[in-house]
Amino acid sequence: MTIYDISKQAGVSIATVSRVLNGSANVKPKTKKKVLEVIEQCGYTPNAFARGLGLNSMNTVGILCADSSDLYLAKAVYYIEKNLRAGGYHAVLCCTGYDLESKKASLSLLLNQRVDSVIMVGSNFIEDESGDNQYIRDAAEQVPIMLLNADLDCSNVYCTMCDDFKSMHDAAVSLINQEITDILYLYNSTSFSGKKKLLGYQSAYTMNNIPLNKQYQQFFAGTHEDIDGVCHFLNELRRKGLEFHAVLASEDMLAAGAIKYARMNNLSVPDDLSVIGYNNSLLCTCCEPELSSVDNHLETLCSQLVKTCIGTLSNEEMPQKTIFSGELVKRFSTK
Amino acid sequence: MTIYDISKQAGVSIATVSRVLNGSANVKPKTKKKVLEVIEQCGYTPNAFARGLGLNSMNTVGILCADSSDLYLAKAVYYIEKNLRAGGYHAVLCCTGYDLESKKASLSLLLNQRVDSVIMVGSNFIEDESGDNQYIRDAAEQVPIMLLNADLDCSNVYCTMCDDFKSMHDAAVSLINQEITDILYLYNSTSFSGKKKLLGYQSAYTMNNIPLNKQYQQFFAGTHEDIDGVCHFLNELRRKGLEFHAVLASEDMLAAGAIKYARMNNLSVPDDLSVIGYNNSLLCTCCEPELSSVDNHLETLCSQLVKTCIGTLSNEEMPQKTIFSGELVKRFSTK
DNA sequence: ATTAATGATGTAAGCACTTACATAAATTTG
DNA sequence: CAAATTTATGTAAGTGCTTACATCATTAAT
Repeated sequence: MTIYDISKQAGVSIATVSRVLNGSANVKPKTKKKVLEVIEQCGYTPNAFARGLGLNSMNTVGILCADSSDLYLAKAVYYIEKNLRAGGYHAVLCCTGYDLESKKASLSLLLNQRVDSVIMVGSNFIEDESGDNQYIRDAAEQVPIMLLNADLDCSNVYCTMCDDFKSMHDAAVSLINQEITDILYLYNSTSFSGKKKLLGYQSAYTMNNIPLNKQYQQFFAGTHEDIDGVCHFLNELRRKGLEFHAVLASEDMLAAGAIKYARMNNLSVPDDLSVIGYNNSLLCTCCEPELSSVDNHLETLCSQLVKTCIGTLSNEEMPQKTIFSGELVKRFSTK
Repeated sequence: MTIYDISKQAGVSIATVSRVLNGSANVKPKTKKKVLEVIEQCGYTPNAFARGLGLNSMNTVGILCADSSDLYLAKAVYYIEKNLRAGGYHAVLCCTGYDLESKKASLSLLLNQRVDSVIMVGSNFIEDESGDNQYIRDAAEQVPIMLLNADLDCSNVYCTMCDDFKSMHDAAVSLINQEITDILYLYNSTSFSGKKKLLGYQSAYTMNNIPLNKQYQQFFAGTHEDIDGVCHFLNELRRKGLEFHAVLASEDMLAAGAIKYARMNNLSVPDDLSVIGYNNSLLCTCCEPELSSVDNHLETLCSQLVKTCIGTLSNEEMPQKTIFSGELVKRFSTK
C-alpha cells in the first residue's frame, strides 16, 4: 500500500496525496476530503523511511544517558520523552554507561541513525577526568546538542540547568546558620554538576570565614544504589576519629546512607546529626526521619530543555543557556 | 557524501561499495580494502533512511512503557535498551501512561514509525478493566510483540515473565508458616501480574485451609511514589478496627509505607508486624528495618526477552512463553 | 587448451516518498 | 470578455540506498 495506490483510488496524482498528507495549503477542500476518505478506508499509513529519505528527517531525537536506571536520570528521561512526543518527536534512548569511549560510540550511533538532535541527560557527559569535550563539539557541527545540568560554551550546544552551586551553597549555609560547622560533604560524582555542588559547599565555608578541611569532603566510590556501602563508609570515617554533626550529600541515596549510619550508631537525627540530601527523590519520604533535600525542579528543567530543542529544530532563535534555581525542601532530618 | 562519491573515489561500482558496507561475501580482499580506505578517509557514513527504505528496516524496536519513571519499569527499560543495543538494535522509547487510549495511540505511532518489533514493558498493557487486548493482537499481525511480565495467547506475541503467582504464594506461605494468618495484602495494580499476585496470596490461604477475608485485600489507589499516602491508608484501616500482623505488598513502595505505619504506631517490625515487599528494589535497604522482598530477576527476564526478540527478528524459532521463578530475599522485616 | 564452474563486479530497477517546475483550472481585474 | 492573477493539480526528477540479473574474470575440470 503506497501513495500510488491511494492516488489511483482517489483519482488524483501522488503529489496531491502527498500534499494532503503533509497538510500543505492549496488543495481543494473537495479533493482533500476525497483523498482522506480513501486513506481512511484503505488504512494507509505513509512509509516513514521513504518520508525520512525525502525530508532528511524522521522527527527523532536521541537521548543519551549514562544510566537510565538511576532514580534521577530515569525521571529526566521520562519527562524528556513525554515532552518530545507531545511535540511530535520520537525519542531513541541510548544508555552509555560512564565510560568515555562508550559515550563517544553511542553518540556516533545516534548520529549515524540521523537523529535531528541529541539530548545529553546528566552532566557526566562533559568534563570527565581527561576533560575531553571535543566529541560534543564535533557532534554539534551535525545537529544541535542539548545538555541537561551541564554547561558548555559552544555554538549549537544548548544548556538547561539548575544552579547547583547556589543550591548547595544555600543548603550548607542553612546548616552553618544553625551553628553546625563540621559538615561532612559526601559526594559520588565529579561530573560538571558534581563539581559545582562541591564548590557551593566550599563557598559557604569561605563566605562565612570558616576554614575548609579536606577531611570533610569525602568521595564515595560505590554504586548508585549501595546505601549500605555508604553506611559502612561513614562508620569507617567515624572509626578513624572524624567528627561531624551534619552530612550534606550530593544525592539522596548518600543521605539515606547517612541516616542509616546515624541509626546504627544511636545518633539522633537531626539532634546529633543533621542530614541533607539532593534531588528530592522518593527516598526522602522512605527515610526515617524524612529527608530534607534540594529539589532542582527536574520536570521544569526537562520541559524547558525540550522546548529549546524543538524550537531550535524549528529554526527559532533559542537561548543557549537557561538556568533555574533549586530549593531546599525541609523535612525532619534537619532542625 | 553518498555511496556514489565513494564508488567514484574507489574506482568501483556502487554495488561493490554496498557489498563492502554490508559485509557481503564475494568481494575481492584488495577491493574491499581499497573501499574501506576511501570510506575511512572521507568519513563517510551511510544514510540510515535510504538504508531503511531499501531494507524496510532500520533495526529499531519500540519500547512501550506506561511510566518509565517508576523504579521497576525504569530498570526494565534500562536492561532492555542495553540488550537491544548490544544486539545491534536501536530502542525508541514511548511512555504511554495508564490510559488505554494513549496506549493504543502510542502503539500506532511506533508501528507507523516502522519499528521491527514492539516490547511492552509491564503487564498493565493487557487485560485492563475493559479486557481489551485486541489492539495487541492487531499489532501482532504487523510485527512481533514482546510482553514483559504478561501472558497473552496469540501468534506472534512472545511472553517473558516471572511466575508472580508462585512467588506471591510462597511469600504468603512463609508468613503463614510463622503462624501469621491475618496478613493484609496490599496492592496497587489490577494489571495481569497484579491479578496473578493476588491469586497467589489467596491460594496460600485456601491451600492452608484458612478462610479468606476480603477486608484483608486492600487496593491502594495513590501514586507510585506516595509512601505517606500508604501510611495514612493503613492508619485508616487500623482506625476502622482492622487487625493484621503482617503486610504483604505487591510493590516495595507499599511495603515501605507499611514500615512507616508501624513506626508511627510504635509497632515493632517484625515482632508486631511482618512486612514483605515485591521487586527487591533500592527501597529495601533504605527502610528500617530492611525490607524482605521478592526478587523476580528482572535483569534475567529482560535479557531473555530481548534474546527472544532478536531471535524472532532473525527468523529463528523462539519459544512463545518463557517463565522464570522469583525468590524471596529475606532481610529484617520478617522473622 | 577448451569447456564448465565459480567468483567478482557492474548495470539498472526498485524502495515510497517530497517537491520544483509545468500546466491547467478558477478567479479576479481592467 | 480577454488578460492577468491566483489556485489547484500533475509530471518527473530527486533522495541514497539494496539487490536481481547480467557480464566479465578467474579457476577447476576434462
